[in-house]
Amino acid sequence: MLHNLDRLKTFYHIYSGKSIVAAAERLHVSQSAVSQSLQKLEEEIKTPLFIRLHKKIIPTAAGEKLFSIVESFMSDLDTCLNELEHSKEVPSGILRIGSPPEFGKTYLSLITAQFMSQYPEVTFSLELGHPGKLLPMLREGKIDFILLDEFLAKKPYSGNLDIFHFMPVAHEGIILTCSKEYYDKHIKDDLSFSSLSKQDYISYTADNLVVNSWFKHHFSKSAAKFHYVMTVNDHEAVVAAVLNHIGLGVVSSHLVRKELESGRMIKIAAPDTEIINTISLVQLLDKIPTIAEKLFAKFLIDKILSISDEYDQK
Amino acid sequence: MLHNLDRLKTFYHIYSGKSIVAAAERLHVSQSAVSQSLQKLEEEIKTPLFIRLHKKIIPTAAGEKLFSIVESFMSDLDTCLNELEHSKEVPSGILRIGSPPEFGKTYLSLITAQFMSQYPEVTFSLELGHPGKLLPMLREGKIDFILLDEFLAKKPYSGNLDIFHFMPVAHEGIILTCSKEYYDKHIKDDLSFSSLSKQDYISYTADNLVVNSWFKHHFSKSAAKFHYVMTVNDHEAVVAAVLNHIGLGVVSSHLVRKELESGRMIKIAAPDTEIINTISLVQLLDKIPTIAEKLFAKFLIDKILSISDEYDQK
DNA sequence: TTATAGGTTAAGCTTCAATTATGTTGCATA
DNA sequence: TATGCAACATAATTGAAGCTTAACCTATAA
Repeated sequence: MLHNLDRLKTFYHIYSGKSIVAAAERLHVSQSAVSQSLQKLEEEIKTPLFIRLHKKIIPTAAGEKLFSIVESFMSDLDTCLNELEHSKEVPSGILRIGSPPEFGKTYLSLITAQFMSQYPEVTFSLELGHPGKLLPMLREGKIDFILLDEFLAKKPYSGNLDIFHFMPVAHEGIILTCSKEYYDKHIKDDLSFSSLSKQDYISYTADNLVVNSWFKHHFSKSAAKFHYVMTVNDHEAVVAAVLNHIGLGVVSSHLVRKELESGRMIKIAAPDTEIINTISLVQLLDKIPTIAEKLFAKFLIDKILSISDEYDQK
Repeated sequence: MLHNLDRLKTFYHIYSGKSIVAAAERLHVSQSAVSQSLQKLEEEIKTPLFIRLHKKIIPTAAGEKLFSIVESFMSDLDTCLNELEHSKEVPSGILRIGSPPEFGKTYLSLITAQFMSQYPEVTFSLELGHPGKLLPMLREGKIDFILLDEFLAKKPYSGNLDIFHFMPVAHEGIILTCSKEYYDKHIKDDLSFSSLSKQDYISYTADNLVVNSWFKHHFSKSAAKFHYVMTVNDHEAVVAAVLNHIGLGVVSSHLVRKELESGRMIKIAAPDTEIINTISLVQLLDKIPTIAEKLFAKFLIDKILSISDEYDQK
């Protein structure tokens, strides 16, 4: 491999103008410097690149060959640098976003579509999954940013959270619910710890995390073991199971707003305030965001706020 | 355009190993040097190329894009340099040869064919023409070397001959001839200056050069004006015209050897020794010849010698 | 013959890249 | 919870490499 690539730039200009003087002017150095640089390049590759005639230099076959390579590289490099420059003003490229599945399915596809119509040079790559999967991907640069359910997160991530930047973008109530039928049959208004901890549960995650968290928040303690009648890796499936009277489930309140209003589902009244789950936009602290990333983050927050407003107006 | 191409080499190695330490080892410099070099590159293009994580660096989109360009260039450059290296041992490439038309038609195509069968990576580009055309082309690097009729040359070339290197490769007699019929009818053994200068002449070149030269060589003087009955830009056509009794012509003796032996053509006996025309291989003095050029020059001389020997044995 | 245009060569200087040494930080191990 | 370490960053120093100046060379034009 060549020892000094920089001399190729000099060579490029010499060839382009078929003159050392011309190259010196374009490079803003003395003609002597160009002459020396060319000599060193020729020494390095042990091949003459020009034949020296009086007041004229003529490329050799080797010179021609080398130039064809250097020229295409210089032009590629130039367009590449221009594109980089351009993408600082006009958002472009792929935005790789991680999101909880339920959020990705409902809101994100809508929001990205709106964003793309405004910034057509941006495309998206969505990665739906849970924090334990998404945070490491974010950390390894495979994703630009993620939307993260703080309530469900953090615990399963073993690393250092200081390298991330969390920006809350939405809040949702986390409630324990069951169907009206189940409530009347098994709970009968007994909302004590001992009553509730003996019920059947539907769990959203394979571990006890969600239900445990609900109990810890409201009773400052949790049962050693709950009776899980179903475990399913899908938020909507939990809602469906609850509606089928299988048991109790911890869900986002906005996902079951209609069911609660219609009375088909009952919210278990808790001893104190509702758990508020924060959905945050998480980015790598050390990563300088691109213009596309910045704009989309802003766009996302605006959209989520307007969606919340719509709900509130109903 | 980028200020310093050399840093791209460092970037290339950093990216390849996804590590600054690894790049430092491959480049035989300190880790610090690589780190600084990368920072300067990033400053220069005002774009981060890697995101720095603990014990890890991860290319950004810009880094990916830049690498794809640099990588293909590095590989192109590598194969180019290898080919240059290879072509120092194995002759290859195009040999651009200039030659007088008669020599090119008769010998050169034969010799090049033999050379190519021995060195299959060499190809040829022949330029047939006269010194006034070929010498400037040689001088401007459009031709690698030329074969040149010294007898016909030099005069029409206005430039400095010191930049060329002449190597004689063949000698031929230059004689004044006419047909037996013409001789008997018009010359009748009167070989005096006054007799000969009044004859009809066939000229090989548009100017008087050849016939003038013959007279100057043999009589130390030349006629003010010869009577040219035909001027033709082809040596063989001169021979044909002579055989058709049109007049006298100056030709190479070996081209009419058979005709002289058979008596169909007469060589005008000159007052002193025959003009010897030297065919030389001419190269640019300042041009370092490639291996292909060296070998072909040697090959050419050997072949011409062996062809001369064949004639001599007859 | 002189002038000049394009290139080369040589010597000194200046710059900038490499080194050394030290700092930082998250991870692994004890 | 320390402790070591692995990968990278930062700062100050040093020296090699490239630039400049100035003189030289030489073919062509004036």
